Parts: sequence; structure tokens; C-alpha cells
Amino acid sequence: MPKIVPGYSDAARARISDAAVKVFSKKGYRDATMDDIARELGVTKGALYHHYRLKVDILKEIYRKGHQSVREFLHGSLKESDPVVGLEGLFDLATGDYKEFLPIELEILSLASKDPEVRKVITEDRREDLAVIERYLRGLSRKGAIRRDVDVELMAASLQALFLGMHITNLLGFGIFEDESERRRSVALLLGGS
Amino acid sequence: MPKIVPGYSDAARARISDAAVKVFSKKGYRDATMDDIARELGVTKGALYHHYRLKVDILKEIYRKGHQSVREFLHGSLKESDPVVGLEGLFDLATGDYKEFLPIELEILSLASKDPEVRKVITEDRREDLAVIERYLRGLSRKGAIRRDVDVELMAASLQALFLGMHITNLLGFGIFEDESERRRSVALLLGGS
Amino acid sequence: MPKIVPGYSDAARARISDAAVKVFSKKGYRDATMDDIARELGVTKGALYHHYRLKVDILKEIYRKGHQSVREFLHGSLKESDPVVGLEGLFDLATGDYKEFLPIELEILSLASKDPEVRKVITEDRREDLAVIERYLRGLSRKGAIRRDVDVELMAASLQALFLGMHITNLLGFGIFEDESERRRSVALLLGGS
Amino acid sequence: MPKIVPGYSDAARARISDAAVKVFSKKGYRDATMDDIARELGVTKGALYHHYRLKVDILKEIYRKGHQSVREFLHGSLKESDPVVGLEGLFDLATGDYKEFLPIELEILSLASKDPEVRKVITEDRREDLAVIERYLRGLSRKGAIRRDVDVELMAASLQALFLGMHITNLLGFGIFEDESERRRSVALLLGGS
DNA sequence: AATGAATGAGTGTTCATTCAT
DNA sequence: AATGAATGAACACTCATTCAT
Repeated sequence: MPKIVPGYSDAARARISDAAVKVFSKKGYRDATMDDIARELGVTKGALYHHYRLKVDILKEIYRKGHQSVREFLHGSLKESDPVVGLEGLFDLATGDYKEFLPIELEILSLASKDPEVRKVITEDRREDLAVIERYLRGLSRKGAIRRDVDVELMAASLQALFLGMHITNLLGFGIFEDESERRRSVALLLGGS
Repeated sequence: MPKIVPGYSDAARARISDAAVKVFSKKGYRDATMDDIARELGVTKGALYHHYRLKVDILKEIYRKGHQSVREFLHGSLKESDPVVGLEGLFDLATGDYKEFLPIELEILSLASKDPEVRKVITEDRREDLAVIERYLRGLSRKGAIRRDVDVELMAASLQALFLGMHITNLLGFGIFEDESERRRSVALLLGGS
Repeated sequence: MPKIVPGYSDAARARISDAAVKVFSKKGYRDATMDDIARELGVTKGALYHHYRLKVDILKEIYRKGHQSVREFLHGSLKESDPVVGLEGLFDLATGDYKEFLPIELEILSLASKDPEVRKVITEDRREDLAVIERYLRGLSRKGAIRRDVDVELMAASLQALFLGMHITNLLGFGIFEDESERRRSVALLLGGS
Repeated sequence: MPKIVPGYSDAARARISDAAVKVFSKKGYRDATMDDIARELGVTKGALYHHYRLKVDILKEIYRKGHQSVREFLHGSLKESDPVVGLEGLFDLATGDYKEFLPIELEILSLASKDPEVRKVITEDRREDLAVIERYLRGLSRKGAIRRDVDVELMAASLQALFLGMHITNLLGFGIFEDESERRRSVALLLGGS
């Protein structure tokens, strides 16, 4: 096992962040303690600090990894020819393995408005997501699948905002956007009616 | 609901929740202490407990009052004949007096996914907002200002989600939706293109 | 009980610092915990933080109060006509009520070389003590009780250093300076032989 | 004392204690961590435990080695014919290579009043130093360089106390005894005026 | 000899909440 | 209604020490 990244065992970091996802999604980031995470792993608190310097660093890692998956999925989905179906793929993550990731996201967002370091992690990620969506929309626009004169940047940002709003709506227990077809129809509204 | 306890001062409650808005929006709900709020008011901690049983009760009151204003404003705005301008009025609150209210909202949302009582306050509020929007859209649809065959419920929910997403996007420091005209154009996309 | 110093009960502060002297002199400042002090007083840890913001603030207060007594005693002693007897009065504090204060002093000194705030407290105190000694020596010099051409500043500083060294020597368990007459003779050596 | 355990590396122990001197004098014994020392050496914490059983053992070694040097130096200095110059040599260590050793000494002294083992190391050392000084003073007395009727033990102890006091005075940032000539004059006062 | 991971017992500090006055 | 003192339960983070490899 050659040490690529000196000083850190990636496997250990991954085990910890996985455990933390479980704990954070159950109790929330603020209410979860380092002891909770350690207990989930069957180790002691101190062990965690060998791999993460601060509690918030675990949160950042979770966010990064979560959105990395989101982006990978997105790249896959966007190969779809039907734009609505393609974009909606992004949302499906919510009902997949990352369902437990969503309540955490809300708390991260909340932290971000206070903590510049957390904000940096988030904004970088969202910017990348945005770029992916824009590129896709540009493709659709070229193919004539959506109106050619559309403002791609605005539409991408609107889609991103819409998705975020849907997530939170679901989180609050409103059923409407938990139905896949409703989400598609909502996206269709934005993409240009018809 | 007549006041059973007469000596109970609504004025005091209002002063406290106003101070709390300031403090919460600066430090966040979790990081703000009862002492912070008391200091802002020039009283001691104990005094707060004469008017609110728990810290979270102040938060709930803030949310209720905030959204009451939102709804009042909304009722006013929606008399506008241009639907986009009308709806956008809702958003303007964000850039008006209630700018400081927004970071708090995110935290409330985050709390809501753990605390059923908080969730109740929020969902009731959002349901009322939704009803207002739906009623308005129905009016527009009758007048032919938007397509007659539109699914009003879906569109209302989408608008609400879009607004929420925009708010958070702004909070994270992305500039796009801080521009009023961008918001209008985004809403226009949803309302049916053109 | 009028509040002279707003926000603080001087009586409570005094009770805490007295308890802390006991605890610190038994276990040392570093090894003593806030819980130890609280237990000594029969209160909880949190109560201490109502009166002192930090653990080290208790230490500073102890030092200040200790040396205030030293200086008061000094002022009294120096009225003595025999210079050696007069100065030696300073030292007697070591065998009086403040015996338990001395091990703490050593730790404070040690802290002072790292912590500028602690150093400030100490240096101010020592400077005041020094001034008192100098004034006294000047008087003796005028009266001819010691040589007129003596460098008063140097002699005062030397005396202060000698006293400090004696204290520590005693603390380490060397018996020699625990005997009052030995201390007097040592001081006499410095003051000019004879 | 032959080496029973051959594989035992004195060189490694020396490298560790040298590194520890640096670290302890910068951060203090209590605040310095084993990791700090290891980092200074470019090894890991565990390596230190191959050579010292406990952190405090490193401290004891430092003290022993430091005073061994002091004593060697002392023996050399005391060959000087001028007693003041000879004794003052002891102090010069403070401004030479061993300047960094001094803050540590204070902390050791502080530890000594709680920890009997540490106290033993210190008292033994100081007793040896004292013997050297006494022997020297006796020589001076015989030669008539100082008064014949002086109490050599008392004077030696006083000198030792004076030196210690000077060291600490310097440590606190009082400039007076940092000047070599001032130290000499102070010693001269004790040695018999003139 | 050395590493790096883990342990476990702290430890100062914070803070919502209570309550006698 | 308000004060100020006190409680008590936490909690993130630290670090000397151990040990399998």
C-alpha cells in the first residue's frame, strides 16, 4: 500500500466520512458529536483527529464527495436526448443513495453563510455544476431542442435554483416534488413550455 | 383567542424578537446566545425568559412574523396586472427590510428537518403562501395572461421552489439573482416563455 | 450591598481566589482543574465563570492580591530603624499566611516567560516593590545607616533578587534560609558587611 | 557504570534532548508536546519512546546535562584570581549557549515543588554546585581575598540565591542584570563591599 | 529502531435554563 | 418584570502513552 498522499490514509478518511454521513443525517451536523461518529465506527474520538483536524473538515469532505457523485451522475444523465429526462437525472440522486446526504446539505448551506471556508467549498462546487448544466443547454440549443435565443446562463442558474428549491421542499415533507413526473413537468415549464 | 394573562406584554415580545433578528442574522441562530440577545436589548438573560419559554420559541415567532409580512406584501403585489412584476414583488422583500431575515430562514429550514414543531410552523406558512400564489395564478389563467391549460398547482409550487432557490443562491454570494431584471426573466421562463 | 464595581461581586471573587490558592498550592496551577476549585467551594464550575473569564485570570488576581499584602507589610516593616530587620520583614511573609502562596508564585513566574499578559502583571508588581525598597535604602543612606556612596538602584535590585532566590531555595527544601537569623545575616552581607 | 544494555544509543538520547531544549525553551515544558519534539527531529512520536520512557525523563536529562556544563564551567572560572570575576563566570552561561536553558530551569523548579523525583534531581545538583562555590570561597578566605571571618556556607548559599534571583529577573525582562558589570558589582556587594 | 494508528482520560469553556430575591 | 447568580450537561479538541507491524 504505497502512500500516495503522505500523512493520510484515504481509506480511513473514507470510513470516517461515511460514518459521519449516517450520524449527521440522523442528528444534524451541529447536534452530532465527535463521539457519536466515533461510536458509529467503534473507535475512539481521538482516532478521528488523526484523519481530520476539525469536525467541520469532515463536513467539507462529505460535501465534496457528495457533489462529486452528483456531477458524475449528471455527466451520465446529460447524454439523454430528451432534455427534460436528462436534467431530471440530476434530481434522481435525491431518491437514490444520497437521500441521507440531503438534510446535511441544508445545514452546510446554512453554515456557509457564516463560515467563509465552508462557503468556498460550496460555491466552487456549485459553479462547476452550473458549468456542466450550461454546456448541456448550449448543446440542446444548438440542436434546436430548446429555443435558440434562450439566455443559457440564466436558464442554467434558474434550473439550479429550481432544483435546490425542490430538494428543500421535499425535505420539509411536501410531497409534490417527490413524484418524478412532477419534477419533469416542472423542469419542462422552465425549459420552454410546450 | 382573548388574552387570558393580561400583564403579558406583546410589546416586550416584539422588542425581543426584533433584537433577536439582528443577532441571529449576524451570528446565526445556533451561535447566537441568549446573552447576545439580552445585551442587544440592554437587559439580562433572565428577562427574556419572562416572555419566551425557550430560545427556539423566539425563532418560531420571528419566522411567523416574517412570513406574515411576506404574505401581506404578496397580497399587495399580486394586484399588479403584469404577472411577472406581481410575483417578483415577493422577491423584493429579500432586498428590502427583510434582507437580514434570510440567513435566519435557512437555519430555520435546517432545524425543521429535525424538529417537528419547527417544521409545523414552516409548513403551515409555506402552505398559506402557496395558496396565495395559486389563487393568483388561477386569476391570471382565467384572464388569459398565462396559458389556460397550465397546471396551476405545479406552477405555484415550482415558483415557490424557484424563489427559495434564488434566495439561497444569493446568500451564497452568487450575484446573478441579485439583479431584479434577472429575477423577472427567470420567472418569465417559468410562467410560459415568450 | 451596593454594587461599586458593576457586574461583579467582589466577595464572590475573593472566595474563589481564596479557594484557588488552596487548590493551586496543593496541585499546582497547571494540574489544578476548574472543577477542583469549584469542588473546594461547593459550587459548580460554571459559577466560577461568572466571576472570572478565564482560569488564568484567577491566577493573576491571586498574584495581585498576594503582592498587595506583601507591599503593605513592607511599608510597615520599613519603619524599623535597623535596616536589616526592616528589610527582613518582607521575607517573613513567607512564613506567615502566604506560605501557601509561594509555590504558586514560582509557577506564575514560569508562566510569565511565555504569556505577555501574565508578565505584565508580574513586572508591574515587582517594579512597585522595587520602588519601595529603593526609597527605603535612600533614607538609610541619608541617615548614614549604610554607605552614602552606594548605588541604591543596584542594591535594591540585588536585594530583590536575593529574596527571590531565597524563597525558591526554601521551596526546594534547603533549610538554610528558613532560619530568620540566617536571612538577616545574608541581607547584612549585601547591605555592606560589618 | 558500565552499559548493561549495549544497543542503547546515547547519541540518540542526546539528539532528542537537544531538540527538546529548543522546543521547551520556545513553548515551555508543559505546552510543548511530544509531537513538537519529534517534528523538530524529523521523526515520529513513537521513536522518542524508544529512548525515554516518559516525557519528564527528557526534562530531567536536560537539567542534568545543563548543570553538568555549568559545573564544568564553574570549575574553570573559579581558577580566576579575582573572586568577583571568577564567580561571575557562572552567570555568563546565562548569556552564552545556555540562554535557552533558563526558561526551562524555571519550569523545572516549578515542577520540583510537586514532583519528588524531579526535586531530587534538582537538589542534588544544587548541592553539588554549592559545594564547589564553598570550596572556592574557602580558598579565597585563606588567601585573604575576602574577609577571613566570613561564614562561607552562608555566603555560598547567598551567592547561589542571588544568581538564581538574577536569572529570573532577567527572564522577566528587567534589564539591569543583563549587563555584565552590574552583575559583578552586585556580587561585589555580597562578597564584602569595598 | 521507527512508524502510524489508536487509546482514554482529560480540560477549559460555553450556554440554555432555573430561581431566589 | 427583572436581576444576577448558579446549574449541569455538554463538547470539541489535546496529548502522553501504547502497540502491532
